[in-house]
Amino acid sequence: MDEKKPNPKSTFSSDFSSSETTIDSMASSSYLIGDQSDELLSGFEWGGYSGFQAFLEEFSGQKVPENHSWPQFPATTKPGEASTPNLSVSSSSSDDLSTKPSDDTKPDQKKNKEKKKGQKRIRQPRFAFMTKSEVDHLEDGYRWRKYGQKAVKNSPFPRSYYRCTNQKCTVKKRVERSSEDPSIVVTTYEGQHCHHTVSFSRGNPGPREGAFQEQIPTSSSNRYFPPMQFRSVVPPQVQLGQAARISNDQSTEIQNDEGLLGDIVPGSMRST
DNA sequence: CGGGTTTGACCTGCGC
DNA sequence: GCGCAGGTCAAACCCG
Repeated sequence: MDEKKPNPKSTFSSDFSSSETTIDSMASSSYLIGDQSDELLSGFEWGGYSGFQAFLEEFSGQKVPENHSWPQFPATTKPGEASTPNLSVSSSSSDDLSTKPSDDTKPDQKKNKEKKKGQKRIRQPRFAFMTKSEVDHLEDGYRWRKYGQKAVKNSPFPRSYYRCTNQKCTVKKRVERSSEDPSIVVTTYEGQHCHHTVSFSRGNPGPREGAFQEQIPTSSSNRYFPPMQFRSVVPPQVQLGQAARISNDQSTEIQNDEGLLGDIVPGSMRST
């Protein structure tokens, strides 16, 4: 309804790239790593922070050492004893994601869904960014289809729900504006793309596909591909407090002295 | 005509 | 158990 197919590139010029962008500065930005899922969806490999590492490298221009020991993800950590208390966890109370009953039930399941009892819903990893942007839906190289919009409590701005248009890709994302700073867009990714950039279903190659693919690290065969757009749009001055606020009640555990990345960014990379 | 968006209804989990 | 809020569905609509 509002803006359609904006081009944030023009909006976000080289301001950020010209500023000092280090992983340290990123640590004082606010994006969340949500991954307290009880179990990872099989077929997806999120462990090792590959996604976030890719993002870090893209964003900061610095390389994360291959032998860097990331904190363990819940894939190897039992629920309830996460080894990374510094990480901001973004988990909602009503995730359903890939295990929707509607996936393989009858068309009229809506009326009489028979949920398998005792079967916990699987949560997918989450990856949230706070981006200073005038446009809500940032171009990130993937094609998204909006499937819902909801008014959010305590926020004058609605939350939009998007799915990757690639049929084999289960990635979703939520986009909402911060109620505290309307100029900040909170984008939460769920899941992991199983493809590179856009898969155009209408034979439309899209204007950016080639460019994006060029930017994708060649070694990232099985990575989560972070939105390239963000590396030029995420300002380092975004406040931590807001990140804490959007990350549920568990946020009380985060944001200690070292910030969000204190646990996952090697000290050697944190230029001081 | 096909794909994307809008939007009200419905479902589900959680707190009280 | 009830109400609330978040999340999803799907029909109607829009647009290229």
